[in-house]
Amino acid sequence: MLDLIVVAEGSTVPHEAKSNMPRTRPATQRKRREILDAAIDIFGNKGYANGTLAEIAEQVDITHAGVLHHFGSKQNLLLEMLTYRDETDVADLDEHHIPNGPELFLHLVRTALVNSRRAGVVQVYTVLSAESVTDDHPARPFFEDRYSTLRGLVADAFRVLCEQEGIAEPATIGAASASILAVMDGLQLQWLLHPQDIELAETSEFAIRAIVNGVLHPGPELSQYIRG
Amino acid sequence: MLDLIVVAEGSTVPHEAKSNMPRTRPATQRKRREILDAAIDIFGNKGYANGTLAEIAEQVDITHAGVLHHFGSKQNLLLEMLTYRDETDVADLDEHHIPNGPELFLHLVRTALVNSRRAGVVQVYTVLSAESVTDDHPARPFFEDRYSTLRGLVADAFRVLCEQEGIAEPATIGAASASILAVMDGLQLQWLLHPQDIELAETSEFAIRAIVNGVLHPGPELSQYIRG
DNA sequence: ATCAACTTACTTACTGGTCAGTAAGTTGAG
DNA sequence: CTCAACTTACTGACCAGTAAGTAAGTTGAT
Repeated sequence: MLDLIVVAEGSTVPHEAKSNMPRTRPATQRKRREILDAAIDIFGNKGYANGTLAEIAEQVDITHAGVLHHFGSKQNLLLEMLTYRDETDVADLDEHHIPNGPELFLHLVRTALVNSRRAGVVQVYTVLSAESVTDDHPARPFFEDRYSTLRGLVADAFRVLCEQEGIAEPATIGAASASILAVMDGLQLQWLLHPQDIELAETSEFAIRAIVNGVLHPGPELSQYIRG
Repeated sequence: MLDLIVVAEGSTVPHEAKSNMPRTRPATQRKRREILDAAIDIFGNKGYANGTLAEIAEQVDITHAGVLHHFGSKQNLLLEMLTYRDETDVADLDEHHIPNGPELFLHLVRTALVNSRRAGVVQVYTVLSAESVTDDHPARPFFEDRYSTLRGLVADAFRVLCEQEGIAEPATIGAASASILAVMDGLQLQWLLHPQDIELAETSEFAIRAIVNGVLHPGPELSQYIRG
């Protein structure tokens, strides 16, 4: 989604595969990945509450009890799936770090372009991030950490950009960082509802540009446009 | 949420209370409203898939069968709840129409301020709009209509504003309209996850202002900030 | 005004279905 | 031989919807 590296390190995922331990064979790891891919598909298309272990199991030709053998519980499968997605995104990156200067903004636009070719992944994050605000949702800590981390990342990029442009750091950096993430999320939702009305990458670029320029060169207040 | 008047007029809601018909007594309408309020609470806090009729019924001291007596099915309750929310928002408005000029942008900021005092309502829309993109979700047509209508409304405001400012309508109006709704939605999500980190109204104002100015006075492209 | 005929607003009880998780057994690779 | 990777079979819980009954309210003819 946002090719995030640092995420939820101190999360509650049991993650049995520590260092030593029962030394799983390669076919097992392959199966686990198959299951995680199926989970992305099912949870993305049906949500966590409505997606079932049986559907996930069917996609990889085992029974739902087989899935539980690997992941212990539905909740743990969800959590492992979320970190798995972030990890594979990172693996796809040429450089194994996110650009930290103003290039981050272009990276975000490129991410929007990539996302416009993988509706499934977008749908997982859209559905689950919203679902996570419901009572005691298991993915809530994941998304809390995720947004905190990402806002910090974007804010850092803003600080570098401001210094580069010789501008004193405005008080709007925090708002702008949240807004950039917000507009990307919101556009994804509208794009999922109206794929042919919304141009995800193009619109994201417009919005990010507007917000970046809004930090560097604020422009008139909204109230100035009222009447003449 | 956005104090929307025109919404889903041609929807599939049965809406038994037509003109003549069985003449419901006042206590009944009161009970129906109680149930709808409870549905907002439950569906908002648990989602549609995870919220149950029994929980809703319990809040109004009847059984789940009593709820079904009034609304026929869980799905129909959801649909009636969604239009009910919009209707009561409209009733709260002084004027029974949404400002259609550039005042719309200030109205959106005011809406964000109002929303920051009613997390429950915000949560219903956040959770359900995202959930609606899942397979065959009953609320999907509602949100499709909603976003189409709102984007059109915002685009109209942009056109009025451009004429007022003596600017030829830029090609970015469509992107900006979607972006404004997107940033409001996305900020609501982050605010629900981190109520004390996000200042909903203030941040919404910053973002809307940036996007409006981005239409009127585009400013540098993002790529111009790379290197020096 | 009264009361029978009818309707509305429920309840209780049940059905059929789904689902996560468990326990015990089977199989096949190392 | 052993243990991981399953399966089969089951449990208990939950849930939307239905059916049948009841009590209270409404209506209309007398």
